[in-house]
Amino acid sequence: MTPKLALLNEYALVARALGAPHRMMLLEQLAQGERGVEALAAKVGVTIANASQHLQQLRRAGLVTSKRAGKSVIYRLTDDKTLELMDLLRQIAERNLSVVGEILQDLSGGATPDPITRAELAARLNEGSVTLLDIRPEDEFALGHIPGAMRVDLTALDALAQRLKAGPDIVAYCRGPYCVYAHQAVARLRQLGLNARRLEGGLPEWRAEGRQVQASEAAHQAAAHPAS
Amino acid sequence: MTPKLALLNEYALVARALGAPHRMMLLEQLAQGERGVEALAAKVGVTIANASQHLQQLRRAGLVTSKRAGKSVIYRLTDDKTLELMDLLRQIAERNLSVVGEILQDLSGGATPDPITRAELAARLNEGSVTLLDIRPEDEFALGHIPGAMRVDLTALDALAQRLKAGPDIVAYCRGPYCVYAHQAVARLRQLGLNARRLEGGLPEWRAEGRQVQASEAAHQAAAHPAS
DNA sequence: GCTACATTCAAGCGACTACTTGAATGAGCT
DNA sequence: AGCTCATTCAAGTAGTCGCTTGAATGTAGC
Repeated sequence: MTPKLALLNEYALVARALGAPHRMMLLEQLAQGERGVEALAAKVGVTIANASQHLQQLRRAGLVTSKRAGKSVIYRLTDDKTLELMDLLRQIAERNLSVVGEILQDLSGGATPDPITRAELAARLNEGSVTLLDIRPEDEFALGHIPGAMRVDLTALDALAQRLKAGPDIVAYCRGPYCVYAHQAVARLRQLGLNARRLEGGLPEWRAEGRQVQASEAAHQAAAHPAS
Repeated sequence: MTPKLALLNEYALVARALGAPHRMMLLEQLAQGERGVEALAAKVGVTIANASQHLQQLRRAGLVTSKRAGKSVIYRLTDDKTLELMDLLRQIAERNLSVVGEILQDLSGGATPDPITRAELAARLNEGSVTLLDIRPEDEFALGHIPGAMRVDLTALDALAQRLKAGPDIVAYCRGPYCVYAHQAVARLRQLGLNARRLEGGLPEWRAEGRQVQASEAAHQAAAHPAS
């Protein structure tokens, strides 16, 4: 019976790697693109030493890999299976845990329409019948965003609302299913009387479908001196 | 930032539920069919109180549900997503963790051919060109098995090898991807010079594809007085 | 080689987890 | 009601986990 327990213990190791919120945040960040330890620590809001420990745990579980680039160590997701795993976890939690539904409703400030699909957004972008908002921080936007998207801080939304009111329908997105910025942005805009919807998923999902992603020139400033 | 952490904490709760080997075993058992606490505890090899605690944790995570049936409480998987999650975990572990590969190789006693797919097995069962072996314990076999399968204990394999040698190729299966009986059976049979392969997945996967499953009459003895 | 910098290691603390034991609940039977 | 049985609760213990702090490693530039 020992070999079976040893085997299951390895599977459980992978599961436990996803068992801490901070590690989930790290994975969410890595889904945006590869990064060094310091940048990840800052984004997630933990100390560098702590982030390093979490990342090593993720690496032991095979969810991320690392490589040296000069003085830094760059971490990245091992493969798309990691994303699948996170998404499946979220689906189960949303379907089976009532608490999750409540939190999401609070974030969205009550009733919200279904999110728009990526295919629908692509079509409406083509015909120019939507304004697309990217609610992520500037550096993440710079690393890659959906072509035609306009970057807005959550705090700057109100100031922009006037101008948006004149334009077409609004679609907002952020990092992915775990990210709450888009939820909050849509909630605020609808509160102000605008017709806003959320994009299903986020940038990683858009990219995973092979759709086009645009990177700013500014990426070189933000991405802490890339290898080249 | 608090609502986001609360949300991720719920997702992490689901992940943590899969973070202990014994809970994985419980889920593997439940993938065979619904069962009461006592039966599960016996199968997994833990005390009843301990099994009860584990099951409650799985229920809090939304992976299983329970219902009363007379004096017993019957647990079952909430839906197929739970199976998907376990399978994804296994795939990542097998692909990215070298330890897992080593353990599986040890169990299989070195080189083994690729497992046979369910579609291929179905076809070959139709033309009668395989002997299908079910390596699970008797009660699980009784609750449901692939039509045409012959139940064999791992310990009784050697005694049967003579007769099997005269027949067609052999395919062995057990509970599913986590189950090691089929690995061991195939290893033993190949060691004895027989042409044996493993079925991909196990009974739950076969059933999930909508394929036929046969239950013995004896199920009523084994299944600890079903509700009816 | 020396210095600066990014990351990792090592030790220590409080909180949580898995398991055990013994008592409490709750449903059926007589 | 009283009894029996399956399950759950409650308390205690050993071990693990997440986080902090300060020192150690390894790489790049002078």
